[in-house]
Amino acid sequence: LPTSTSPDSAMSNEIRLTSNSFLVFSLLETMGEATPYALKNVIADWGFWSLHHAQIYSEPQRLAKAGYLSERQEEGGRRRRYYAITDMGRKALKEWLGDPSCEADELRDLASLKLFFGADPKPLARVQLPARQAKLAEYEAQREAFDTLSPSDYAAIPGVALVLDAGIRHERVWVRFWERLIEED
Amino acid sequence: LPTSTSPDSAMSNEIRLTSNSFLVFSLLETMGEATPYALKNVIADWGFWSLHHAQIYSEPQRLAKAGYLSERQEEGGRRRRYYAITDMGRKALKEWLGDPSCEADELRDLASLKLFFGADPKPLARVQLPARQAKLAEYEAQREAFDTLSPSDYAAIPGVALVLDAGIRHERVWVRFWERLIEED
DNA sequence: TGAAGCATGTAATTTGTTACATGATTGG
DNA sequence: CCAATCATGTAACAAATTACATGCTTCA
Repeated sequence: LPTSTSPDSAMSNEIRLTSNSFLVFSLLETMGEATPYALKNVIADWGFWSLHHAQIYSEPQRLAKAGYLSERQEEGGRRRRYYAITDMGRKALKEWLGDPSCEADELRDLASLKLFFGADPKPLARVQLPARQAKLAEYEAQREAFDTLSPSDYAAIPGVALVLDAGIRHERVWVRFWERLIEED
Repeated sequence: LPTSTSPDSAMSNEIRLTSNSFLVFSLLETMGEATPYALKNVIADWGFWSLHHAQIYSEPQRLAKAGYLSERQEEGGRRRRYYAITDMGRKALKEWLGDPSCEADELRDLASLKLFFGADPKPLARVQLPARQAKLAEYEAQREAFDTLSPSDYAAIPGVALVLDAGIRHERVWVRFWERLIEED
């Protein structure tokens, strides 16, 4: 006799969890239930990690289908979708945060790739310098804002300050780099 | 009467040129005719920009179909494919190098994303620090090697030194960053 | 009250990545 | 002469990007 039918009615096909998945987990962990649009707005403020519009909608769907998020849709109106992290998601997030191994990133900067291949430095520098200065200013402003936050704010965790500091130092390197190329003759 | 048949026998459908395309163009411009495998080996030495194996084979094919490269295949043996840049490709490369506008990249570092979301800094630092130190050492070695090269070497163009210097400065920032996190208590 | 723009989503296309597959070469 | 590894490529899949589509709000 056959054994009882396997319960593959379950929602969770295995899926691969990417950095985007953990991004969503982390945000939902601190924000509670949220719409993709709300996630998008938080991410948009950062400047050191982004996610495309279309992915902000598709990634939570994917995660929900696999059981890492719960999904609830409004009945009337715009039928917005609200997502929240489940215990399964929380567990995955915790593991990821607890695992210290991850690839160190490449530089992968387009402007310096052009430089590498012989582009004329000055025109490049004249475009890159103000862009980098603007980014630096933005990070510095965020850093100051952080220092005046109440600790209950979602972002008021020590890692935030650390990462902003790292961002600031990197932008300073770029600013000096392009400045020097402009000055030279 | 109908006009003469339009010559859509031509090879070139329009394709989008990406940073990978220009990478291939630049390499072929200096290396002359080369196989994907040869390109791969040059890129592998760098550490600041990479291309996956599979793309190193597919990208030149794509570019050749559109007319930016010429393609020649060995008759016997492995039937290697050799590519070379055409005038059309050279023109596209020149335009790209001449255009100083390009997006400034994000930090997009996985380890600091974890930090941002509250991961414990020390275990992260203990993994990241040696990785960054190794990369720094590698860049510095390359930089020294560069200084002793003959100017006829394919890589002996000023941009190379500039980009290595940029890489070195960035890695130093990371090294100090993670060092400090280890020292703290 | 209708135009502008914000909010919300899906579809199509292109890229990137992993996994597989197999032909040559070389050193033991 | 055979095992290891280098060299070469394809197929299947996953992710990112662009383009499209349309419902709500708000303010002139």
